[in-house]
Amino acid sequence: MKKYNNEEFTIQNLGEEVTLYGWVAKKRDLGGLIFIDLRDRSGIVQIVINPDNKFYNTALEIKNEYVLKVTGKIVERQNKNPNINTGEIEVIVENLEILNTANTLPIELNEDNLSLEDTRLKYRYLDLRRSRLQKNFMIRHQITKAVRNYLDDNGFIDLETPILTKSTPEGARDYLVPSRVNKGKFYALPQSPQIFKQLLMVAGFEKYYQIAKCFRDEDLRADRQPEFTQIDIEMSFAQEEDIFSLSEGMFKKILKEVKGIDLVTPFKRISYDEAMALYGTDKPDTRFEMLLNDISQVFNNTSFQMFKEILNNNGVINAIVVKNAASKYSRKNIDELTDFVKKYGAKGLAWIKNINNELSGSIIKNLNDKEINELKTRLKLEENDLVFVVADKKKISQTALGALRNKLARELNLIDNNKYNFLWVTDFPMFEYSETENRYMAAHHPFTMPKDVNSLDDKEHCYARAYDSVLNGYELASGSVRIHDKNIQAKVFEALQISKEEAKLKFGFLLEAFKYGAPPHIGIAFGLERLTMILCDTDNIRDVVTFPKTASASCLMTEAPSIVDTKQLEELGITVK
RNA sequence: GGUUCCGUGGUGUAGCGGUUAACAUGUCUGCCUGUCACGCAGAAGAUCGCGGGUUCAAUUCCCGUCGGAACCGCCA
Repeated sequence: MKKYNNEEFTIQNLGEEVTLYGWVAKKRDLGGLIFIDLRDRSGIVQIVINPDNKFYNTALEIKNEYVLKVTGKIVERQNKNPNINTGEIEVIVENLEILNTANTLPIELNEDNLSLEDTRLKYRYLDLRRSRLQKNFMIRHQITKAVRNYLDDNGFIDLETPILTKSTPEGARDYLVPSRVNKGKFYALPQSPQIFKQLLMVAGFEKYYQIAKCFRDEDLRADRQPEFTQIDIEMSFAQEEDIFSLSEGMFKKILKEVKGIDLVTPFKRISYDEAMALYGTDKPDTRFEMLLNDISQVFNNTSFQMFKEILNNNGVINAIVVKNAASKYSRKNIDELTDFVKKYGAKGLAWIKNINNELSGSIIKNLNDKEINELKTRLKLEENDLVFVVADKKKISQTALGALRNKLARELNLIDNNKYNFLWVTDFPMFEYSETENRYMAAHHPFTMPKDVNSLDDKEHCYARAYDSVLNGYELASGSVRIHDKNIQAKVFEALQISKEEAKLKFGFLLEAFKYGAPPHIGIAFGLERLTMILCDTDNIRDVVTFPKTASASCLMTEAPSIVDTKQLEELGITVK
């Protein structure tokens, strides 16, 4: 068995006889002396073959990515390389064995001459040789290890739940698996172990966790794959405070072990409504300011027709102030930003520049002196400040400016990448109106405990005992107090316009279970990939998934999904159009 | 479902209505005993994603298609 990590050798190991295994990262043949950078998962160490070495001719044949077994002695280098960890030493070869040859690679492993992503995905097993990716997966491993140890220390037990399960509507599209034994029937892959973990509470396990694969047949994004991993937690006889402190302890441990950072706990908390009002999103990035400011009141009696109409139609006017940026944004830049906010449904983007204490911009000519002065004091405008204003329906005004806020912060380099700003977002709304379904749906899921059972009828103002964990603008986790009372559950189904028959058909087993002494319980689920992405400092989820799918949910390496044998389809009783 | 961007030797890029299709890197050959992105000299390597159209002429312009990427919708 391989005993050593190549990168661990230092000047302390001088004179040691070692046997190394690895890949040829680089061969430098000086016409007599041959140097080879031998790479393993830890890094590289330089090995040296002299012309008088009996393996010199073997060494001449060696090419990049050959697999070698090398025995030799660690010596101090004549010329040291301060740029690499093993730069003070090298290994003089005494025995050299080529374990395997390698064709020229179809992709570059060199970090600063990267191949394009589709080529890299086709040869994923080669791309994974890159140290950057190797490090990412070491971090992913460290995270799950810390999670398991921490939860085990806190009395949680790791239980597995089925992958072949029942389709759960009211949520993402399911991946379906046809049943051969029961023709015409389908399993679904779990979108989350939600119902099962609640049933494990009914079963009396009290504290459950699972690092669970989840599947959702929805379109992909840079931070979203069709299969992903949740750190899934559920506990009985506990309240929000217990979940918060448990999670905070977990992150304290993860950040300490992975990054050596001491996190300050407890994390800040903010209500959903406040997050929307101040940040224009339910997952605020609190590493920078530039908060939203509702300036509707300034225009209570405005003669500016457009603002007047919007305010009369229940709309709002929000603004953000970009400090010291007026000179940085030209008309053309602002036009681009206008297109950007339009993606979020905003009809337009108004702007104001404060230069020489004089306001100018797209809407100024429509405003009177009083309004201008009120804007100045209310927004605390200083020299060279740039203001963006979105007047629209409340949600659009908030989300458009929230997205703009993030974009501007990135462009202006306002974000400190060394910060890890955790945040709890609490008091989520119970319901969300779905334009496609034309009805109110559960904002979290239909098993979420409402704050007040009596407010279920007032859909717009009914809040849930649901919370999110947010880190640096990413939604890391969602959780809630669950309903354990069958009567409350029935009321919630009713509020969601899920009939008794439908509820029985879809969740009958859960409702049945609640009849037999279901304990009060609460839970949360963290997105492992999102967390890993942030700790690996990447915004591409493919960097933390070993064999990821493309944006069209295919695997370029295996070419999945693929056509199957007609015989297989016949067995399943399926015809494909 | 929609919007935008991309597709040129093995790899990464440049380029252009008529080119010997350029550069870097890799590969191959020769030289080179302290390199570390080794160096030097030379060589090979491209149906410019695919199909159609416009044109005297298309890698270049247009349409379609396939593949990739980002975003909106979607993601209880």
